[in-house]
Amino acid sequence: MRADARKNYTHVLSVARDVIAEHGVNASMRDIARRAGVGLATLLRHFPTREALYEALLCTNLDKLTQKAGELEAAKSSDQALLSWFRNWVAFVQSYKGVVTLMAAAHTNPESPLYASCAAVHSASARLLLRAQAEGTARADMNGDDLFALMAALGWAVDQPSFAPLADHLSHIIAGAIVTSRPGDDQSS
Amino acid sequence: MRADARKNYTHVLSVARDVIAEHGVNASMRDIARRAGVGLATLLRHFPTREALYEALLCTNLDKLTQKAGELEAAKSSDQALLSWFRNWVAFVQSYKGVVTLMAAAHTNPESPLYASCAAVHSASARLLLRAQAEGTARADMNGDDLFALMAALGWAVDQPSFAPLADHLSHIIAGAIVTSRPGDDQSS
DNA sequence: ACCTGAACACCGTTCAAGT
DNA sequence: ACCTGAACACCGTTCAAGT
Repeated sequence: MRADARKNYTHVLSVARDVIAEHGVNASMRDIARRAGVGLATLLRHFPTREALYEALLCTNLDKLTQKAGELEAAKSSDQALLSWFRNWVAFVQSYKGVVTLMAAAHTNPESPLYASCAAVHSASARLLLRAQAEGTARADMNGDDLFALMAALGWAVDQPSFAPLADHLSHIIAGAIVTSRPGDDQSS
Repeated sequence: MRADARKNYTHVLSVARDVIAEHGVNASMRDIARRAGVGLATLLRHFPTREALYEALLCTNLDKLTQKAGELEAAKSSDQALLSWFRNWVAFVQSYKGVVTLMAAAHTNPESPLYASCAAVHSASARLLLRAQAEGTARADMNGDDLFALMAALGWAVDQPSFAPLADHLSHIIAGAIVTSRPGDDQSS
């Protein structure tokens, strides 16, 4: 890549980060180009589609997220790891408004630039689930796909302005649906 | 309303039903007008916004849904009623692609034409929850807002093509998060 | 190689002009 | 009263023309 191109690339990326933080994931590509002081066509050659742009924006964060899953696996008990994983997921989702919808569409589409990142999150989640199931701390009648769907559903909910304040409680409830409750819990009376 | 206006109104509505069934909730208003053989401006005076159009389309279905909640309350045990309610909700959501997103935005906005319908669903749900909580078959640490959020989250998930096949299982899992598990369940070993 | 402006086909909104 | 076509300001896509 030529020097001026590289400069455009990184500059556009940092502007896009700001614009999306402001207007969410549906921000106008034209607007991003405008604010970056670059031709719209230039932006679109670097990032042919909105997904491509977000992939570039998200990849480092997604890498950090999946890495976190590995750490949790090593550091915590299987059920606690799942709970922490949910909190990390929610925090990630809240950092990019609308990202779950994008991921939900991308994770079954191998053509999508977000496909690989989604698969990484998926398999990291599945690993945590499998460990918990092996130890009997997670319900046995679900798999990685179900977990990913629940994470996406939760992620979508906390992304809605009206549901955002419930984020912690919803995480707690859905995590509770996965982690098997043990005797002595505070559920009855 | 003049006779020709009324005829336009109902005709547009039935065309809109078809177009939305085909293209989902983000179908082009222009396209609906075109197919109805009516000026775009005409459509927009009858239904000034997309939400207004959907309100007209949904109100009978939403009425039926909330009515169903009352029937379930009378006919079933408190926990079974909640489970059936979830199935009815999922079925409704699947009949209009994208309707949950609309409702999630509308249910906190009194200006929205969908506001009243959302409130009706909300309170019908809350009533089922309260009854189950009073009988000890639902977890006590949640309220109608939490339930509505969970329903919306589930509804969004089953609306995604990639998660749709998991609809039944996801309903089961989330319902299980709400309904208190009783001794003798098939959870452990 | 890389960038750009302009043309294109869309969208929802608005309004003056018709019946 | 009710309808309509046209103008408007937007969108993402595409491409010939510039450096």
